[in-house]
Amino acid sequence: MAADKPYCYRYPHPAVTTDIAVFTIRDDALQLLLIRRRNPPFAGAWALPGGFVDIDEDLDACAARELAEETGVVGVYLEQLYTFGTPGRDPRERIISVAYLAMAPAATVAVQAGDDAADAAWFRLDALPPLAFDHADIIAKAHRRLVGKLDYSTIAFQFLPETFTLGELQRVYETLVDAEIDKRNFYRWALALEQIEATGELQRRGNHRPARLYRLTDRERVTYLK
Amino acid sequence: MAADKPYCYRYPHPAVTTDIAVFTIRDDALQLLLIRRRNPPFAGAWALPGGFVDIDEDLDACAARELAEETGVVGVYLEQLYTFGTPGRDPRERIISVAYLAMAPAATVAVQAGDDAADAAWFRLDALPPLAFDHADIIAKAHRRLVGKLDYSTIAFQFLPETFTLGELQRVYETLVDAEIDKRNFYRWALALEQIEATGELQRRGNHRPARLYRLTDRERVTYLK
DNA sequence: TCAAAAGTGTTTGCTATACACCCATGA
DNA sequence: TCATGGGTGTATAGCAAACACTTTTGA
Repeated sequence: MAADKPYCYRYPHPAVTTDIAVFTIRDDALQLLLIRRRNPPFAGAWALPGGFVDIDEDLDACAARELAEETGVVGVYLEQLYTFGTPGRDPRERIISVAYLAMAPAATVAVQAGDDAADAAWFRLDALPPLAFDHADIIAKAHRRLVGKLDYSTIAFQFLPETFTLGELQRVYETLVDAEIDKRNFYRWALALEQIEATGELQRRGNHRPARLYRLTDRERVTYLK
Repeated sequence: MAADKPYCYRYPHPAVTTDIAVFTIRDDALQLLLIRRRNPPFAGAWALPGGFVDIDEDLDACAARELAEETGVVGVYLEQLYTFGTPGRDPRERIISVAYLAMAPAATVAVQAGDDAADAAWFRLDALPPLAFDHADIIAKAHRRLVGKLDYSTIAFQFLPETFTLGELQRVYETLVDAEIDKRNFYRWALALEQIEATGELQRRGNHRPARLYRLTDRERVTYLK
């Protein structure tokens, strides 16, 4: 048994990683969190945060841990997206990656470099840098899933902080579908969902009438509509 | 290096498998294809068909291969479902399983035992035997996905053979939603999808008026509606 | 001629859309 | 008082649901 390779198996085993596509909405644009790789392969290139699954670690836990370690982002909604396993997608060895989709509220500024990441930053989805591995494919799939779930789930609510106004919610949807939405129809739709409730508080911000604040009746959960 | 464990790594690696939940509709009931395990663990128990991913094999290819080897079922629609990786889900070692959802036309009788399967058989979903591993969880998730995609995709069309009648299509939907559907509304809906076209042939079967045969305009594809 | 499934339209209610004005605030 | 975004109702069109009888065939 070679001293530097102490873990031996009867058949070849792939390595397994998680990669996380974290979206947010800032400056009325859909943005994605990327890290700059510190180590080869693709050292210096931008990539999704992620890393190897510990041998006794659940997949969801791995995604949350890697995201926290590499970017400082914690407590966001994570859902498993798809598993990418084409042979050759990583030049080192066979690596199968379980990709996750995540949404962070706009106020999530806590982006910091970690051990494996030389840097971490938000990029507009329409202006991404060249990406390592097959991460462009993962991002494309994540974006399709996000848009696809918009009108039959409450997934977009995960972009909002604890409390929010209906105007803020509408701006999230308008950014995601890249179109203007009628305010009265949208308010009626949002309230009819029975997924949000008024806090009773008002948000006083700017030279205009204060807005009612709402919260999700069940944060943590993404519910399916209709 | 131990002779019986020639594949060594610097860090522990999990094994990766695929498991396939193949549904069909027979005798007006939703049924699932299971194999009886020939080897431990759970030797003699029923389980989903599936097995280890070869080191240079794509995940989709592995699912198709394992399904063919263990049950003889080939050429069915397969889509990746979810990846199950809870530590301890397999007593042998850490095994991460990429689960697939598949639909087979009712005429798919080509069920045969294979190398790793002592037997293979269809079971009604409401009368499944005790299952190995966490396969009951996988099946539950597969069933939810199937039902969830019914009304915004053409996934249910994959239960039908090359050509079919509108009555057969309706019976598929009625079985899946476990409710009666109005024939006139259903026919109108099905034709308005623009996913099927009349072949011009008639199906003459039984003491009643012959039914027009239809085919999918694009077999192979599951399209998203609306 | 009988039994069995195929095939066919219209009415009704509901949901989605289009659309414009007043309100409360800070500067 | 003005600029800014918050808040509200109604009319219309398009889609979904309810509903029953005639047609064609084989036995």
